[in-house]
Amino acid sequence: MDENASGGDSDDIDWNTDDELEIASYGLPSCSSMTVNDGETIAGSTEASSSAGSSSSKMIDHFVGMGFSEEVVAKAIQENGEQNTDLILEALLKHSASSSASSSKSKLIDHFVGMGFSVDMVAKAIQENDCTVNAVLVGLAIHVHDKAGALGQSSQAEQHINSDQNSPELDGSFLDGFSDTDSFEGEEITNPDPDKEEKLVSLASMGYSVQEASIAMERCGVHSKYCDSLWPNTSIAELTDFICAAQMAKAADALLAEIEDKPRPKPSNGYHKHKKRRMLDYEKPPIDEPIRLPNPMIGFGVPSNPDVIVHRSLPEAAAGPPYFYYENVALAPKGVWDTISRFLYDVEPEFVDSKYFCAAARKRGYVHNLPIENRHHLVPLPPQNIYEALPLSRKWWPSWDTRSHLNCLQTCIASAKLTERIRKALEECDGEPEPPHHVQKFVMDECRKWNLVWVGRNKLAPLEPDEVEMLLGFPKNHTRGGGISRTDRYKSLGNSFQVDTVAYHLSVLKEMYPDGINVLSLFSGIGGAEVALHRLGVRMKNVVSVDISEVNRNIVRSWWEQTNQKGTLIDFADVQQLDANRIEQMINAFGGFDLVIGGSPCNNLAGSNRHSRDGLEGKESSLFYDYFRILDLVKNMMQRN
DNA sequence: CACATTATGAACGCCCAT
DNA sequence: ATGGGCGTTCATAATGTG
Repeated sequence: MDENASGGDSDDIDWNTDDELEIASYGLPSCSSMTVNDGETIAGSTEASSSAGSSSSKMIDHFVGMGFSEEVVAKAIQENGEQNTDLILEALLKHSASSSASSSKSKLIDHFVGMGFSVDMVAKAIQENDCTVNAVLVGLAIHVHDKAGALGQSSQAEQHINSDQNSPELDGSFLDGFSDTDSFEGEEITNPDPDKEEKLVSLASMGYSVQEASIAMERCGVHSKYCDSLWPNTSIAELTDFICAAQMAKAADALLAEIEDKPRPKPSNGYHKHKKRRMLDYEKPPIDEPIRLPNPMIGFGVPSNPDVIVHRSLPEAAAGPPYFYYENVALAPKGVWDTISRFLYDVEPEFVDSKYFCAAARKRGYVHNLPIENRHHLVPLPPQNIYEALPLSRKWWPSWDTRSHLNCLQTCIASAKLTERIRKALEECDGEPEPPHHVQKFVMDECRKWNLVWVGRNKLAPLEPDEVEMLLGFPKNHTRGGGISRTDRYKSLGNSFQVDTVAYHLSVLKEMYPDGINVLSLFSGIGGAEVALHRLGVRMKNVVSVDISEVNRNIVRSWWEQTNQKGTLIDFADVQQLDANRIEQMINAFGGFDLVIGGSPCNNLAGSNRHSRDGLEGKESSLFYDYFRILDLVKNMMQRN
């Protein structure tokens, strides 16, 4: 609304002045900081192949490697086509599940196989245990453990125990999350605490054999000091929950490492791993309609139209704390947002175009569990259209270029050759009052495609990096200097949040947490979330920031120091470093996270990608599952406290 | 090797006329 | 219903340059 825009409320954060002050005081860092950076180049570990087209024989090998017979695989591929690996897998699973698998069962199998377990093992576990997810998981954990034969010998976890290619899940690294307790000094096997008996009984009463339960608890570390220090009063449900979360984490890791060209499995429709769900839920076929993008794309409301939706009810499993905020491109391939939403506790995505916040479009989906009442926008308001953002270009802007907003700011810019071709074309018809229609069309098409702006007579040019910074809501020179190349500036900026948009959604945190928040920021990039919170005046007590790019981490750290943050910034290079142990450590140290925020890579979702728009299972975009993994770990651990 | 430059469509959703 | 036109898109890979 306009009154908000002009009047502004009691927000005392003046971004520009603030910035100058901050830079002026650079060199007097009063904040503590620390760097945990032991795996800077982990990205290279998943380099190998995966880009090449999936030849039929390669695909057969792939499924044969999963334990299916070649004959069955060939048949399944023939029946379902080579493209749809999900369908093929489904067919294979149905075929292999000995007991006339009900559809819900086969979907369960699908899910667990996707986590890295072998088909045989999953089928067995489902048969032996109840059909509840956690029970199956415990069964699987026990089974894996038995086969590994490593009870009480977790130090061997590093070793590649398994020599059977058909069972990649037996890789020694698979379960080392349970045993990797090096970081906890005083780790020792103590006598069984009095609790243990009780838990054994409970697990047994759930249908597990005493032996199974005992092994599972041992594996989970119920007896250990480590575990006691984590959860002094671990309940059975919590135990199975932990197994589930940690299993998923490790399974994902193992999956990535072992079979990186295998698409990550989607959960079957209607499946959720929440402990409260039961099989009944799975048996209902999904009647959910595919998620549709709103038009206009204003989500639950934007400042100029704030009350589109005043209230929403979140699924119980989604409720915070912790609050979470996930972002990605709105125009993703079909089904991607359905999957994302399904994983993120069935929260409906909020699709917003940043053209309602700044002078450039940016169509994004946000899945979050934040309240949506009483949001407020940042002040000062950023330029709302091209003229305000680039006043100097106005002089050269022809009347037939009717753009008021730029298109999405991307990671690449137009070539000089192109702008030269355009200039030539325009000069051809310089005598006339206006270029002919076909020239206008050509010029405008290229302008929209490359976000060109007028910088002189017949002269068009791509945006400068500092202009992109401004449009996205970052302080000027945010990405400048410190050894970053111009190309990388465009790339980092193009992958970032639009700060004003995100800040609008996060603004509700200010009143909720007057003392500040602890933030887990995944895929932080150049720190869009941190900048948004800072500009909102939300104090950041502890920020754990994860980004694979060193230059990005440097940008965030540099900004953190220059803005005189009082809190602590901890950064990691890779989300893989955040296993259950690390997260537990940090939660204990900080008293939990209040916000888990991040936008996972869009490389394989974005329309601009000509080469590998592979969807959510693509090489980079599948890191979404790490966002979910980590969020779910945090949620489960915090529910215990 | 780091960095800069350049060329390289397809997959959607939407709209509107059949 | 349906099919064609239209507009948009957090990019990758090959090559050049220094």
